[in-house]
Amino acid sequence: MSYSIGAAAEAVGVPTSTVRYYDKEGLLPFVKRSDSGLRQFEDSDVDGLRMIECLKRTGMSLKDIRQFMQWCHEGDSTLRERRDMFYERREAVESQIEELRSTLDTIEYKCWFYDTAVAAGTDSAPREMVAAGDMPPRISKAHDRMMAR
Amino acid sequence: MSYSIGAAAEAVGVPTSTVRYYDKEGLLPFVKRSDSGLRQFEDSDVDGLRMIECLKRTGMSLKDIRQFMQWCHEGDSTLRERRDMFYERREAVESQIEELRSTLDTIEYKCWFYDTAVAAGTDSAPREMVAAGDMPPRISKAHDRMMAR
DNA sequence: CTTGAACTTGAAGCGAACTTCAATATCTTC
DNA sequence: GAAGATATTGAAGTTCGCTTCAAGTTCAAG
Repeated sequence: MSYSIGAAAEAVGVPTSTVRYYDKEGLLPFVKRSDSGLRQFEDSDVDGLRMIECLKRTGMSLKDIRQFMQWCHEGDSTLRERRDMFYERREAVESQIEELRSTLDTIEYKCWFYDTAVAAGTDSAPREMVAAGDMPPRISKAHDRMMAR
Repeated sequence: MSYSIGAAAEAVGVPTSTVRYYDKEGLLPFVKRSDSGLRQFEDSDVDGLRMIECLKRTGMSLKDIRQFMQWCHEGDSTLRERRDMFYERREAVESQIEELRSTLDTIEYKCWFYDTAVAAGTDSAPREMVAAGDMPPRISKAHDRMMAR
């Protein structure tokens, strides 16, 4: 059988307004309609919706996701483009993880900084320790890319 | 000495228009002006700008970053709030990394899927292997949260 | 057959984060 | 002191990804 837009949206965890918006933007070229004009989502269409959400999490724009969905719709002649796209996505996600890791180092430095400041009642305390090079080792490597606020 | 807006912006790697926008939005309450009205960035102000960029990378909104910058401006009475904020940010970044990791699993499944499809000239090939449970082990765990496109 | 929930469309509205524009002022260098 | 780069402001414009609205249609239950 097939899902209504409401059921498909709920299965994926997005509002129906969003699903209609994606359809209007050409991200769902595969979704069929009933005789009376209602959208009918097959299981594979629900999976397509899930794929859209996945690609969004990789930081892809709706415009680029539309390109991919239309490649899917065109069939086997676009397999290479789709493969290349996933290789690019892998690169992109890996560097996002790397960037977040480095951001996390900075945040952890700040956690230490403010723990120390709160304990002393003033941020002069951690500031002086930093000036004296007196920081936990875990923290001091993050201090290289560091700041005063 | 002090930096012009152009020098400060270049040091941090953002356009001057962005720095002016942040100032207008109250994210730079500490930046002083010369007698003639030009902004004068001290080293600590440039660090403040860098901190804004860092917090943005953690997914924080400008509105919340403004709150933090104003706490900084208010001095030691807001140390606890600032510490708590960084603890929250740490949590947030850790879960973003987790989510990206899981997204990466899905993307890697798709890389395998399309490698197999391109080699065979059709996506029926990987589809059938999936149906038969015939996937590399690294890949099959990602297949649990999987899709058809 | 009626009622109410869920669906349809197009158009307008929204919030976030900037960018661009225009008109003017200041700074730096020759 | 003239030129040219850089700065100032407020206001308007842009992009993205939705959400909301209004007016109407269709479906499902009793």
